[in-house]
Amino acid sequence: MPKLGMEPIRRRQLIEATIAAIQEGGLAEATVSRIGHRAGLSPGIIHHYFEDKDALLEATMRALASDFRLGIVKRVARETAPLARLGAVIEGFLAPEQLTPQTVAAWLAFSALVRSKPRLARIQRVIVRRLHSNLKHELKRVVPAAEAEQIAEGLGTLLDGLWLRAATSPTGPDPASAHRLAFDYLELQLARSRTNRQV
Amino acid sequence: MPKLGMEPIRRRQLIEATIAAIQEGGLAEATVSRIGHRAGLSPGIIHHYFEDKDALLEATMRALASDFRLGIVKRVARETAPLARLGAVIEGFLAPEQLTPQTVAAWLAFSALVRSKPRLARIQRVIVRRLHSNLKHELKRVVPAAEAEQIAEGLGTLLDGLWLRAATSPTGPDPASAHRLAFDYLELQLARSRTNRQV
Amino acid sequence: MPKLGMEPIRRRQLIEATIAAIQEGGLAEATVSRIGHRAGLSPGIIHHYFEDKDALLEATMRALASDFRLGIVKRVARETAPLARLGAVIEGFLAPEQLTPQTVAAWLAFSALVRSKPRLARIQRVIVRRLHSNLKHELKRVVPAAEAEQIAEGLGTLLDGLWLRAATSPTGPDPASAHRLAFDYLELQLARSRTNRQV
Amino acid sequence: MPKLGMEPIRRRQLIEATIAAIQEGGLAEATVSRIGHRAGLSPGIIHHYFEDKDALLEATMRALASDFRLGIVKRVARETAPLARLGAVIEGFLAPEQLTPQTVAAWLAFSALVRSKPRLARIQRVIVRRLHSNLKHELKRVVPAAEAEQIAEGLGTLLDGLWLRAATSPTGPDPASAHRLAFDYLELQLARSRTNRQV
DNA sequence: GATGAATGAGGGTTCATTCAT
DNA sequence: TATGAATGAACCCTCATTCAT
Repeated sequence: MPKLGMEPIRRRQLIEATIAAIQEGGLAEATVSRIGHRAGLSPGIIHHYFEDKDALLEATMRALASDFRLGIVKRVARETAPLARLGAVIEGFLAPEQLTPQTVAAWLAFSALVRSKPRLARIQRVIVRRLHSNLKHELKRVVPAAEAEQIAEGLGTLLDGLWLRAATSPTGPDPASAHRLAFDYLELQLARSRTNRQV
Repeated sequence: MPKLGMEPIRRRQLIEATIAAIQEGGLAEATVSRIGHRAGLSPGIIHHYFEDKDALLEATMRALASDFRLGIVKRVARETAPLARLGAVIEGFLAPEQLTPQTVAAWLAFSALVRSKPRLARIQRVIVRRLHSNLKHELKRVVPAAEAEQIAEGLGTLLDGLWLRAATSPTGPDPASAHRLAFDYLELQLARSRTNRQV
Repeated sequence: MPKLGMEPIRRRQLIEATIAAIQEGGLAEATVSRIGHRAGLSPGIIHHYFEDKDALLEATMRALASDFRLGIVKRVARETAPLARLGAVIEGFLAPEQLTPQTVAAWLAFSALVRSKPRLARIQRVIVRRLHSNLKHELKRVVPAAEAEQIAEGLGTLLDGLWLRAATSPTGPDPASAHRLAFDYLELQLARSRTNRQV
Repeated sequence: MPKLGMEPIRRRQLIEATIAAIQEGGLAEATVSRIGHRAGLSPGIIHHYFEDKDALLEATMRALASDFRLGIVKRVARETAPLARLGAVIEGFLAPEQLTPQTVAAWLAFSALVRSKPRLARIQRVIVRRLHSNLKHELKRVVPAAEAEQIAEGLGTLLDGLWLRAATSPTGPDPASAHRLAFDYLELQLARSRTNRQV
């Protein structure tokens, strides 16, 4: 009998090699050959575990999305107070272990690819929507629904901007200042909301 | 008898064909051949006007950056009051003629490329820096320097987020709601600044 | 504890899977992997029972030739009269169970391969020669040797033509009309031979 | 301006290189690379003149069919008497310049391919049908229609058999004996037809 | 005996680039 | 100035074959 149970191991190896390869030279140089080499395997093996190169890219994007989501979910689960949970979403989004150069580079590359690959677009849409509904859900517990919707949109957009800057900054991500900016925005919005209601 | 003055015309044609090609199929399908065809020219022509494909891409990114900058500068020049000029920067950034699907797709593709092409990185860095200094310069005329710095960073980040969402949204850019979000942020920040100073 | 007596069973399984695979997609798509799958076995198994793919192909062609020959021999053995035995050769050659789409497709594929594979050429040569000597042997009992030689050649060629048409016809083999054509040829030749001798 | 009018020249070169490559090593070794090399060109050029390798193969089969047909048509055109024209068809079919080892090997390879490539099947069907209608047309001028149909079928089949033997014979085609066999068949059939009518 | 993981050569194809015209 | 023929490297992918289990 051959080595059994290699599939999940190899798939994960190849996905991680893909992310690393993208970070090193961009999507254009993340060739099947180089990904295989980086995983310590031969080029041909990729088609043993993935139907296509496209399938590998899709699995990679899905893994990125899933890891990212998990990082947030775990933090949120530790809190109970609405505001603390809201903060956990932001902190999870901007946590240094989420914004690694590799992750951020790969995700940016996929974002550009999304326009021409509908299957990737779906993955991206799902994750954006989930972030929005997370934010909105927690906000609704502290502000009226209409405002929650608006604040969630603004905050989500700001987080996207922070992420984009992390991705394209030559010095890499700066979690501390990102953190400050996001919380400042949240506080401003909440303060105004309170004022409105007091009047 | 060589036709005189063709160079700038051809260069512009090719740059525009490049942008269009990127929008249609992503950077991966923006081949020299397709770009030439789209410009109504032969594949070989590119190397008459550009040293190689990278040079064409660089020129394209530079053109995008320059057009973008011009769109803002023109609006700002029409205003004199600091707040109006600030608004003009935001409006220029988010103006529908700036956020065309073509422009936005091309710029996103270049953003992903930037990590592996230092020459493109420089172009991007310049434009980000200019936006920041524009915002800061106008803000300094209405709020103290320290606050101006922070507000400029926040506003710049939010604009980036709005742009990114425009670039990756399946329904395309939504200038109206982007506009509202940006101005709301600006007003909140300015209001707080005023409050601080009144105390 | 090795299973005993598996070898002939497995070899036959693989040979039949090869024939089926060739019929389905031509020789080009009859890969080791697909043949194994069709036999309900793994891709690697082929090299347990055959030295390499060429050996499997050779065994397959040999099996086809042998089955084909057996089909004729059995029919001939049932007859004693020279003419009846001659008819049995023809009938055996054109019998529906010989001209199955699978058989015919595989044999045609091998015929094309023969030019570049000397070992296959030998197998083919043997079977053609045997058919010829079968026909000639029976003919010699009813016509003079010189005529037997010529008629055997003509009849053999006609049978080849019938077989080729069966192999390449889009509607598949038509044994009935093939049968008629072959016997008509034989009768014409025998009639002339009789006439010659009467003079 | 580049070299003009190369297309028909190159296409013919590549088609002939394809035929030669098939003869040398069979279809399996007639790779794009080897075909290109044999034509004194680079591998990439094939896709300049043909969409696909399949398109090249199709063009090659079409060229073989067309050359073959032309060889017959020219001979027939020189004759006026029905029997002479009939003889010209046979002679054209079996002419040494038609039955070259290259031609015959390539056509056999295509015949095997036909089962899995519908587009090639069409080409083959057309040429078989044309031969049949040629034979029938001339025969109708010397024998009744019903007999013409049958004789044409028999003669066509015999010619196919002769061709197949030429293709698979280790010593190559033997036009002289092929010629004799075919004319003998024709004469036998015509003689019988005459006898029938005299009765 | 049998598996399927793994290899690496070679397949068809695409593409940036060069060059004669 | 502009063409498109031509190149050759590199891409993704398939495949016969090997091998640890």
